[in-house]
Amino acid sequence: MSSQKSMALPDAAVAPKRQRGRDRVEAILATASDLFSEKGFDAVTMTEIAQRSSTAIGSLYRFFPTKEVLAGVLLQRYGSHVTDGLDAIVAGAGTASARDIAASLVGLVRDLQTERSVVLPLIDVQNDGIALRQALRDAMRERLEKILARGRTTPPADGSTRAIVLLHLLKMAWALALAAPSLRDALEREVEGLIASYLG
Amino acid sequence: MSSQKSMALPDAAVAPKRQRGRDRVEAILATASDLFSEKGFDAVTMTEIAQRSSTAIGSLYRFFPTKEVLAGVLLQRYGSHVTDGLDAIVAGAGTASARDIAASLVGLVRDLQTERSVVLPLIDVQNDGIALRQALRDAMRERLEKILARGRTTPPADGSTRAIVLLHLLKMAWALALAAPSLRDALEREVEGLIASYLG
Amino acid sequence: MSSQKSMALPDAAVAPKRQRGRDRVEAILATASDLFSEKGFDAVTMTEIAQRSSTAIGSLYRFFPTKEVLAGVLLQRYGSHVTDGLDAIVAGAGTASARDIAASLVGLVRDLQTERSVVLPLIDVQNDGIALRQALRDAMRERLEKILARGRTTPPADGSTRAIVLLHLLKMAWALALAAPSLRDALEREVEGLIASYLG
Amino acid sequence: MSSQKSMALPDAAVAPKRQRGRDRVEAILATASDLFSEKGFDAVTMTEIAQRSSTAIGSLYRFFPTKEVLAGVLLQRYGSHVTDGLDAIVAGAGTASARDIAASLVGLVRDLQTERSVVLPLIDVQNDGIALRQALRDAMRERLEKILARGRTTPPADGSTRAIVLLHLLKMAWALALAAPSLRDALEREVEGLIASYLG
DNA sequence: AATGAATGAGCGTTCATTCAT
DNA sequence: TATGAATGAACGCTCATTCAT
Repeated sequence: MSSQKSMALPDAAVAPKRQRGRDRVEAILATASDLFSEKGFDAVTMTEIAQRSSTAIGSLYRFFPTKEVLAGVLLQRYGSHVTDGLDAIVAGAGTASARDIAASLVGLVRDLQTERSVVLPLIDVQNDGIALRQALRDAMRERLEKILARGRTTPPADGSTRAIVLLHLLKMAWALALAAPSLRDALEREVEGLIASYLG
Repeated sequence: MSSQKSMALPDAAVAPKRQRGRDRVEAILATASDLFSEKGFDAVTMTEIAQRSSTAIGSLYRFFPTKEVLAGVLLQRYGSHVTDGLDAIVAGAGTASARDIAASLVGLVRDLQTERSVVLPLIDVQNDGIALRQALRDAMRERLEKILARGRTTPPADGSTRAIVLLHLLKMAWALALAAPSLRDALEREVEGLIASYLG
Repeated sequence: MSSQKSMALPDAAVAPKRQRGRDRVEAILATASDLFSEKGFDAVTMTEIAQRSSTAIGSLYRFFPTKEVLAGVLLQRYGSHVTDGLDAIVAGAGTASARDIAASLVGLVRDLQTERSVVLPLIDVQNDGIALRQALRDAMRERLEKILARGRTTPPADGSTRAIVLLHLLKMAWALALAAPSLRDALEREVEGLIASYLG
Repeated sequence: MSSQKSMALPDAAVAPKRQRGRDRVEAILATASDLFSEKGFDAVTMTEIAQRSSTAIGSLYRFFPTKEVLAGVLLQRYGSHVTDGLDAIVAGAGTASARDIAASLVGLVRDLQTERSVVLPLIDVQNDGIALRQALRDAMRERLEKILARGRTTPPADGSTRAIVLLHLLKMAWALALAAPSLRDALEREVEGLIASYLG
């Protein structure tokens, strides 16, 4: 593969060294984030990303040598948004009610969307390479388990199963927020209640 | 598209008139169902469907003039599985407990999977044309609303919102059952509880 | 790689099942053979092969899923031309003079060119995969060693080194024949003499 | 091509006027020479040359407006290495034996390789423009003819044909030296003998 | 009616070269 | 002058769909 050409060039994003390039990169990331969020990883084309961000295809590839890498960078960049957000919720989980925690979780999802943190939609794209996705998934699961185990002396045996379900609930919250702008708030409230009851 | 040629010829599947053709069609549908279920609509190739069902590509297109139509036929054919299943649940909903209904819903999803009824994974493939998807979505929503409104004299104002959430919960059940064979049962139980609490 | 799509589809040439396809394949192989011979493997594009053989690019790829495979098929198809030719020369080598053998070798190269057997130009294209090239190289080396050892009871210690040189002489004969049509015959005679002296 | 812009600006390398620039140019030439020698003209990218010589791509193009020109400069610069070397051999050819001359020729090839004089690999890159290649080829041919004609009052009629073959033998010597480090010396000795016999 | 060959737009990606700071 | 960003034609390849036998 890429090693044929040059072992020295890592299959990683190239950092721009000038302001112009940094702007480009931001524009690309924002566009890609939106598109991935709208249509999913596979359905988005590099050409589309280039066009929507007014970037020449060659420039896009200068900074992001593959579509995979582009997704990886988004994951890397926004990964901490999720984990930090979850950490904060974990921190307050001891004293908070199920309702409060649910509100925080849904609020987190809403914030992620405002910040274009596409983590949730990209997290289980199946692509070879890059252990990042798994790492992020694990990191989220770990926090969610803690949230589920809050206040208990012994964590429940089915903690990991429940964390998976909870993760899916967060993805559901994301999807619902995107789908129907008019119903958005009502749906959000519903999911919040749902999550609260799951945490209870 | 195909409308370019002739408005008169509908983009619909051609019904085979002989036994041989009927078998072919069955094989194709079964294969397509499996593949769509495994990898999603977009990731499946017509060639792949042809090969896995030992059908010549030309024959495949004879019966199903586009990939869209193929999905549509699956939706149409298996749509009634879902609606019928939901109808049955609606019928018993008056006297059943939330737990029972939840069990029935999850059981329905499980059954759909064994019958290769790909309805859930295909229901929101975004493709132009074909109002079928919307119709099916509406049909499901309607039943789910009834389930949510069971036993009440006036249906709750937020019934439609709640039905959307419930529909997503069913999709979630489908996804979880596919994802982790080892955890399958445990996850199923979790979702069941979740749904029960949402119905309660 | 290709395994992502389907393990069942081997990365090998697909055999056409109809006459039309068989003709296509012949046309493609002939064109590819000419082009590889003229400009070398790397410099030839699949588009070029398609155009020169009046084949749609999709059709080209139907029969030859990669450029590599196309070269491989040529090697496979024409490989025996070389080895058979060399075998014949080996068979007569016991009684023949160095001059005669040289004449035969150069004649073989000429024949290969008339038959468009691109073996010589393709034999050391460096591509991952496909042990065919190595096998062919070994097969040729083996025959050439026998030719060099003809009439001797014990093969010379440097037989393999000399075989390499002899192989390069054959490649040289090929190149010279292509390069200068006007000098072709004279050059051929020269190389023949050169090879004869190397065999002496 | 570049001629599209301005006929006035020759497609020639720009000579740097400061020490820093001269060093840059040296680094570029050395790197390019190595790469061309390793992988051949076509397989080497300008970006690669820039990176391996720690030069910005823009700077590379400042000194060498096209890849062609870069090869041309190498040819020009190292052309004299070959011709001078051949001249020296021509000078001594009158009294030297075929063996000695062969040894000198092979020695010259070896020296060229240590000096990174990529002349031989680049000499018949087929690119439009630049008569330099032809000139160099002619210059070499001329010297080789003299070597072949040494000691004779009338040059043989087939002198030019033989010179072509001899030139190919030198290229062969170059290729063999690169190919198999372990066999290098043995192969060199073989070619030397071969050339000697061709000169005899 | 059944089959497999033909088609071509489009995809992800590369690379020589030019532009702007 | 030096640098790195910008450009876009071209490449190898895929795939939904149509054609011809």
